[in-house]
Amino acid sequence: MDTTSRLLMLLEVVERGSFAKAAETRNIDRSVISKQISRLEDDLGVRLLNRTTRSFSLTAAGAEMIKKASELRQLLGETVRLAENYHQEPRGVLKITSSTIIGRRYLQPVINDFQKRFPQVEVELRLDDKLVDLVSEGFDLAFRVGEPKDSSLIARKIARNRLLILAAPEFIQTYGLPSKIEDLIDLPAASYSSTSLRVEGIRYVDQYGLPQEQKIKSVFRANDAEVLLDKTLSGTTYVLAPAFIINDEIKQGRLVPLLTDIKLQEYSAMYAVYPHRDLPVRTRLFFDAIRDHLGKETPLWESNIPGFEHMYLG
Amino acid sequence: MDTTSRLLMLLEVVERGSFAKAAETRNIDRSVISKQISRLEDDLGVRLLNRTTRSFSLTAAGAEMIKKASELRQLLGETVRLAENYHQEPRGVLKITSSTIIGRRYLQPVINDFQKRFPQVEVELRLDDKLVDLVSEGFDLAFRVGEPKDSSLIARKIARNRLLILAAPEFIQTYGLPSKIEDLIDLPAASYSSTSLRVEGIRYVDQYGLPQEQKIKSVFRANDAEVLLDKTLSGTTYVLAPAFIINDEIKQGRLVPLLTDIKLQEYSAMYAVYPHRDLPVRTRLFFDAIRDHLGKETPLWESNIPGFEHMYLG
DNA sequence: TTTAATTGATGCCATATTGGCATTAATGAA
DNA sequence: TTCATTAATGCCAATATGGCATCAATTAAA
Repeated sequence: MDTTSRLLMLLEVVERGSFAKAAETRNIDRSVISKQISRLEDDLGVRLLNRTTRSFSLTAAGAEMIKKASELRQLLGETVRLAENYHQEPRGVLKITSSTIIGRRYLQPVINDFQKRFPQVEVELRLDDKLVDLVSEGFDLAFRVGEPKDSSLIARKIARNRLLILAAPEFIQTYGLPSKIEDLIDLPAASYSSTSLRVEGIRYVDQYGLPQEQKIKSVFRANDAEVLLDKTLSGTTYVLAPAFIINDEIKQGRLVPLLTDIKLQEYSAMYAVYPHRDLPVRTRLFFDAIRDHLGKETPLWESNIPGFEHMYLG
Repeated sequence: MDTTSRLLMLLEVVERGSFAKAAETRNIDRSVISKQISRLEDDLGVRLLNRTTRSFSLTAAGAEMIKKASELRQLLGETVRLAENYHQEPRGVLKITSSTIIGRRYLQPVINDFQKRFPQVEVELRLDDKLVDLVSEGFDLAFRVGEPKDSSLIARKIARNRLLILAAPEFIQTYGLPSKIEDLIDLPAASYSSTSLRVEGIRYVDQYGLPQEQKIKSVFRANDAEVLLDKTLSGTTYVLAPAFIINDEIKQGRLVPLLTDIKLQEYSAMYAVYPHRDLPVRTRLFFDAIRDHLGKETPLWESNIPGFEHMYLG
């Protein structure tokens, strides 16, 4: 191991916040980190970290080294990617992250097929419902609902993801079929709620083309769309759900779209996110495979919703 | 050894032109280079060099990698230098190159003193009369007569280096003392001549302030100023010599300045050259030590020439 | 043409480096 | 206080590196 690798190790230690966490993400022993950072300090002749036994802070020199280490990682990444552009056959490790539902339902089938076509490519899939740092964790590709804020990343829209209002037949029997959107105000709703986002109404466009929001009476909140759908299947709530979580519940008649003649606001599409312009062959091919699988015009999941092309358009 | 080091190794191989030469400058076995380059190609998954048994050429991928490797070397260098700026005490290796005469006569005494003051600093001195590539060979500092052309380097004038016309007393006995510069045309001269520079006259400024050149009759040419001086000491030639090669020949009366009332053209000064703005402590200190040793106003060597401040000024 | 010298590749081996385990000391939280 | 967690250290096995000898290919010299 040489100075560059040690600098990258230092960067990882600082990014992760401790020697132990850095060791964990690298799957090596802490002692290795400890020894290599010490060695780096010896080589550079400068103390980089002020250590206590349970934490550390950066010295001035350390802070500068971190910046440089980050530049080095960037440049080294570019270099390796440049080399990868010369591969005719894809190889290497394809590191992907996505939310659990996207990964399980839409990526996994594509991965299975992809690795049959390209056995040389290893795949590492990290399902995580909170965002991860693509750059520092070295991901090639992320799939997310909603455009990411980090403008240093590149996001491409993969498929639209429209909304529906759904209820089970049992719910309709109990509460009657709502005929206009205002009827929803008294009906029990399941709604998405997390630390970052809390849905408290249904946004739609009225007959005059103006954006409106209909308040809802949320009786069940969760930060997992599938859980909300499950709740709705039990007949005790209706739900505002994105199309991409629908399986065959509608085809089987277990869920019914409500108020299909109102016009719902466009919902965040599914995006693919990657950290730099020039993708390695394996990433480009996987990207294409996903787009193929999800469909060009009509997303795959919309085929599970008969007549969806005429719904919620006003 | 990791990818970065291997890329730097590749760069060195390409710059030196062969595995063998790269191995030589690194003082390692050729087999190491061969193995590491192969390893690099495996890791990147790309052939970088088209090899025959006795030479190689870069592939397209190789050429791109070389560029990146060069950027990496630059960035890594900056990083290490940044760390070195935090040293309070100088340490590390000070790599210096100069012409033989400058090194032996003017650097060596300073180095001796410098290493007494800073025992932690190792010094590597390369005496070479032809220019070497500071960047690729990793030199901290070079001392040269004449401003270097490479504008990516930084050059600072260390000391002026005026010219004299010299002859031995024996020469004067034989040929008489020349009273005006035109007299030189018939007198045998020793003159500098190398593949890059051939001195064929003496440039001076006439009474009207106009630049003139007096042709000389060169009977002995060499590409080494000391040899020319030695020849002149034998009494068979006169010579146009830069002041910095004078020892105590004039003080001892073994050489006499001729035609001291003409005005000679300014000659190339001695320059210190370094490859980047922010010098490590050891380099800055050595630089200062050299300037101290050579003198602020009057260069050290001019003290060997009594009355020089009044000579050759017209 | 033959011979000699040089180049990069390869196999083998001694040595140096690395990474894992166990232990220790220090620190902060419960 | 006790307990869990952290980084440092010493020891050992596994791995990687660099040097040597050798080989095959190629070029230059005789």
